[in-house]
Amino acid sequence: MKDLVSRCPIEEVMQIMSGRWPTLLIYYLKQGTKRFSDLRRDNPTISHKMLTLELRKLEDAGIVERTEFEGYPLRVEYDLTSAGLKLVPLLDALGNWWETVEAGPAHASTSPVKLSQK
Amino acid sequence: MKDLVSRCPIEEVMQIMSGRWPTLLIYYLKQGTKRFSDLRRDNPTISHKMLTLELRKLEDAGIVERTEFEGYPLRVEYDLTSAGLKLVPLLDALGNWWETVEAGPAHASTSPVKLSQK
DNA sequence: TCGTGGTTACAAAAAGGTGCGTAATTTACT
DNA sequence: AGTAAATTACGCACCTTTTTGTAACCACGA
Repeated sequence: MKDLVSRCPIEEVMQIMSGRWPTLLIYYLKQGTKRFSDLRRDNPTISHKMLTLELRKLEDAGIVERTEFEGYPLRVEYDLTSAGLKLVPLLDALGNWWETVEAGPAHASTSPVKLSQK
Repeated sequence: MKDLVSRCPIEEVMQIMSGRWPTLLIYYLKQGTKRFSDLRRDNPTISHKMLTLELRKLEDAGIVERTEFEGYPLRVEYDLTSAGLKLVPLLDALGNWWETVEAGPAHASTSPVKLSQK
């Protein structure tokens, strides 16, 4: 029973993008149209339950579009929506930022206890 | 036993920023130096255990700086690092993006089943 | 005794994995 | 010809794992 609408848009985004899968799925969908089984192959450690749940969430968020084709061994295609495409560079920016942090100055893991005095 | 180092920086960022608290804490720390109890007041629904865990995580990530002052009723101050400050506009960009998605065209919740045929 | 900023142990809740069932048709085997 | 098996994208139930909450405890000095 989480409040679906929070006061802050950033919280709402994080509610959707949190966890290991959303960014990964977006990464693979960025490569083009994917089917359910393609996405499972792309990321073999996700379970089908998780994949359906995460895809549904991204669909509800308007990031992913689901297209179901009538038929026999039922076919479903997943794509990024235009909104989803616009999200990609923002995630890339986060990744780039993180690389500068990692490389950044004095990631002092030497002193387990930090003490300062003013 | 999660691999702490993934291949992709975006995954690594998400590992840190996932969940409700990191963005919220950054939001409040953006306002300036905060003490532990300030942050609890800012966000009364976080438990003190979660607050310590999340602060520790952000500190380890180099986003937050913890300054401990010797003394009596022990005082600790938390600030965003320069890296943390640089993160803020990126999160804002995500928030802005999300607002355009919400407001965006045809969030069709009318048709529960979508069918297409090519 | 209270307030500060914690830690630890235990309990509850949430997230996630596994395996089975389903549809409707093609292909494979006998 | 008749039967069986495979395919695809799930839903559902059950169970395990992970995360989070709760409460108690710690030190120190006012």
